[in-house]
Amino acid sequence: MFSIGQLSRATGVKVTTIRYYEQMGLIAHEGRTEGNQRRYSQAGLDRLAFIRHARELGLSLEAIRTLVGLEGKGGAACAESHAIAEAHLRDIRDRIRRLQALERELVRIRDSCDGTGAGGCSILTAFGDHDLCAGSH
Amino acid sequence: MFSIGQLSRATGVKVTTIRYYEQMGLIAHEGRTEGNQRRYSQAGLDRLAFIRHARELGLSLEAIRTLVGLEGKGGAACAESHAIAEAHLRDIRDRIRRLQALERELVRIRDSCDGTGAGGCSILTAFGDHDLCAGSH
DNA sequence: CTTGAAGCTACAGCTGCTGTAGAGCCTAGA
DNA sequence: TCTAGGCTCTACAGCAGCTGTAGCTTCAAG
Repeated sequence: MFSIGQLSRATGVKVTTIRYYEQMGLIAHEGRTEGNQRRYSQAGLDRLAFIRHARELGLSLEAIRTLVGLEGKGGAACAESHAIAEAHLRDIRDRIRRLQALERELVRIRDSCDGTGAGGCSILTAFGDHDLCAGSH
Repeated sequence: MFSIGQLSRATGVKVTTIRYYEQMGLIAHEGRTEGNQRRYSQAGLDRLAFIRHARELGLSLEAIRTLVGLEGKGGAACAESHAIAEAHLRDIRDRIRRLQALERELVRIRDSCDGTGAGGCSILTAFGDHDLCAGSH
């Protein structure tokens, strides 16, 4: 059995965050000591590692809640987790596209002025003026 | 003079958000009517448009506060706004890189299983097991 | 048995808003 | 001039996903 601190050190998830996950229904402890402290089994540790990795992948707690509810459920679970992965992938690709548009525009804004202040600075204008944007956002 | 609702319609920024920006020190009204309602000048409208565009570019309210404080300040302001644009560009590029790493890994996870459940589903394992990751994150 | 680290609950705070309640204000049409 | 109803006011709670604090109790090593 592990204490919450041991789980924290093993996974890199902060103690307060573990308690938060518990509150959110993502993880449960096996029981409590006489003095009311949480004790976890290996399964708890595994689940926390799962959650952590899924969070690093950018999944929402909502999506993770669904995924952990799917563990050990066979074929139907497979289709559903596939759908979650697909949806998340679409979302990530969308975010990448939007960030790349921003990148192009920021380059344009930055290059609109050499930074020395000579000849009047246009950066502030460029920041403010949407009409100057090459693309749309 | 404009009411807060007119500013809202002109810029697409919600009324509550304008009041929030005021609270955050990004924008001020010219004065109030006898009945305590905010009235804005053209300068207020311009500033709100500036803020809106900067937000669309992904700048934090903190960065925007600095930028609006720089308006009409000449050479030094130019260097500082250049620095803000540069820092933000670096940040965006960093986020793009990290999202692309996530994208690669999500593709790997999705492709680890055909979604039919035949032969046992590995997606849940793939979500949970960091050791299987190709790259680092 | 003592001491200090670790744990407990409950709550406030972060960013950037959004939404609500319950007021009061403003203006166009009758 | 009155009135309807849209607009605005303040103040506060809530969203995600934590983080940090206060003030306490418990656990484990020496």
